[in-house]
Amino acid sequence: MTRRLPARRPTIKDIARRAGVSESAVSFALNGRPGVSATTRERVRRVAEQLGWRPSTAARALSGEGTATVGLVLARPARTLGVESFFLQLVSGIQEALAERSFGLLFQVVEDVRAECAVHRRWWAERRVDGVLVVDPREDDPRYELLAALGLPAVIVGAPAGPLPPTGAAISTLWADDAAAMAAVVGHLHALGHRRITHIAGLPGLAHTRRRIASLRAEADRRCLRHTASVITDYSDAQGAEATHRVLAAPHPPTALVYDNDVMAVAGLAAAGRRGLSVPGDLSIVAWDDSVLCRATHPPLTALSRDTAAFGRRAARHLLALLDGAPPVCVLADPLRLEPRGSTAGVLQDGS
Amino acid sequence: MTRRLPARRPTIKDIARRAGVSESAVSFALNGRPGVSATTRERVRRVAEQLGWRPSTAARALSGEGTATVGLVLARPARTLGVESFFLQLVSGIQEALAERSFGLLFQVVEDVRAECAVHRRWWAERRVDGVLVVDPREDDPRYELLAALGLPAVIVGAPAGPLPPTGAAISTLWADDAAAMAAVVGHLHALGHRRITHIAGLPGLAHTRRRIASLRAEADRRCLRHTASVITDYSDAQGAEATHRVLAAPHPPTALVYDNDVMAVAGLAAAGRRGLSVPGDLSIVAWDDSVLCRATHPPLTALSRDTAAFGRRAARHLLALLDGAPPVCVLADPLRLEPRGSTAGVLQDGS
DNA sequence: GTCAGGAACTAATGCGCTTTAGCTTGTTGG
DNA sequence: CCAACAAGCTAAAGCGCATTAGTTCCTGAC
Repeated sequence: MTRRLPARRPTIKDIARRAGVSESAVSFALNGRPGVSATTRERVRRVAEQLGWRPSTAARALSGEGTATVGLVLARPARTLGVESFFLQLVSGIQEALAERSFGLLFQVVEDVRAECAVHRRWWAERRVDGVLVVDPREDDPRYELLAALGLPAVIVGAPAGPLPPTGAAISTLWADDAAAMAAVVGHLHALGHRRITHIAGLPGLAHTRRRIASLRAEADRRCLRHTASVITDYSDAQGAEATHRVLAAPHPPTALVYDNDVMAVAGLAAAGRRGLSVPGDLSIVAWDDSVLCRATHPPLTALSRDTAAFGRRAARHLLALLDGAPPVCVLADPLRLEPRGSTAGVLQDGS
Repeated sequence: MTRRLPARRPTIKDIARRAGVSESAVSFALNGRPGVSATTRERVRRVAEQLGWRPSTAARALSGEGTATVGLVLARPARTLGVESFFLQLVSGIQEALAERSFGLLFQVVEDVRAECAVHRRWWAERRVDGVLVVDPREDDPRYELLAALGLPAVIVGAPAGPLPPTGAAISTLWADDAAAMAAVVGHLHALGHRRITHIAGLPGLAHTRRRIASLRAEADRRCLRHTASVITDYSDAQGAEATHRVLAAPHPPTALVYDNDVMAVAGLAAAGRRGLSVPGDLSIVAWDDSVLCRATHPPLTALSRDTAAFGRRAARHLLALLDGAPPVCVLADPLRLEPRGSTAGVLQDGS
């Protein structure tokens, strides 16, 4: 049996032998440290390249250099996962930025925040990651304290201005301005003549859910709209449809619905169709977070759109900056744009 | 400034000191090796637990134990990513299985297979992963040879029976029976009276695309359907809609369309609506791969359904088995079930 | 009573890398 | 001509763990 043996990974020792220098000289040469002449450095570099050498992350990590890996945990019940375009897009953007620096992304999906904390703790104890990205910030989020205690650098993605991470910790924040986005939506609907607006909100524990609910109320007050409301769901298509039926069956049903994600908006559109309502003739629909879904329906859905991949890229870059020793920052993400499409139109009359 | 110092990671040295034994004894005790008494073992275990100790993956990897990490690369243009439920579900299942054994999942998205090969090579050189999961097998796939040469254990997910990986390599295969699924779809449509069936296929390079196209042709021949065809797309909603318009504008348009993913099916449904066709009255639609999307439209889409998370779990388990030294296997995944919903119905007449 | 042999443990080595300390040269100032 | 010093290199230690090679002590067999 003459099967080719699996290639052996080249090490710094191989390079040293071939280049005729010591291992330390190789290390200096390849890491841009002083202590070797320019000619030696160049020679070592060539040999390394020729051998296809790459530093072993394990060895690097062991000698205190970090693992060149960052972690991302998604804490969502499996049921509500796997359809929103948001996360895959976000992840795609995140590691586009990471790939530029040859960082890896360690990824895990868990059921809830408790489990997520356990994962962070484990990753830290196993020295698996240099930092983490935290999504879906919550009211009274236990993760900030944990990460601060562990000394694990982090970037919180989509946080509200509210509960700040402990000062002193290496935790940056990239937050989306939900209030401005909600104001834009309400403004759009109000201008079209809508007075009864219902918000089909997502998971109640999430900070941005609370924030959107509060923003709707504030904006409604400002405009003297007295028939607005938010109802809570779990982001699933099932609850999106169910909530739609429920609010449309009420005595004075809304004329416009704002959904907290694209999946529920699509489900809501179908639910409205089943009730014999035409969109946008009888009912206007707005989706929070745009995706091909919103463009694929008939009519296409008016949506709050953003470049989610770019959002992820920015988050990852902030984390890399933290790992490079930059001070933590709290920055505002690009605003969401309201993309008017066929699912919103004016109302002829409304009994507000 | 009295900020609490970040906790220091405990090592086996700490345990050894607290338990009053040598470091080796600790290692033996915690790894279930012989060489320590039951009482000592128990004491060491308690101390370790109390300290929240977990082995450093870096140190473990360095001493030849592997990294307890597997890799997954998605080679899809960013455009076609981020909406199919398939991948997030698959990933969710994969690491549910991995989590049971405290394995990590390293995840990367790249543009094409060439880039994917580079990633595998880099992961191997950096000793980042013990094995990889390979999705979207292709005709003449360069990855099998590469992984075999690197000696990187792998599981190929969704492979056709066709191009087998090199023998001797630690490569398992978990394949889906596309032929049977296509036969079920054609059988369903044929029974409803459809004679003109068009298949809106996905990316041409993928092995399963070729396989589905061939299966449609074979099944059509068997049933003497002379007006079937497959058209190629890139899985995006845009091309799905475009292809739909194109085939429906032809002289003798099909009465049934089979889409290679849920996104295109939804886009196709909308496109049909824009052409004034009613579904299922004028046109029947079947989606390959079910998701909430298919249930959220009006009418809901008849779809080929499977438990994608379970599929991922199985794939991950096969990889773990390989890492444990089990011989490579080639097994058939659970069959796809045809889920008839509102988007398919009988035709009154058809000029076949 | 001695010696083989096993149980229970400790010491030492290596994995691949970074880093500190040390060791040669050659150069320069006095 | 030698001290002082820098440049360019090598030797060695350490990161945390697994593992192999001892070491000690105790038991049982003869």
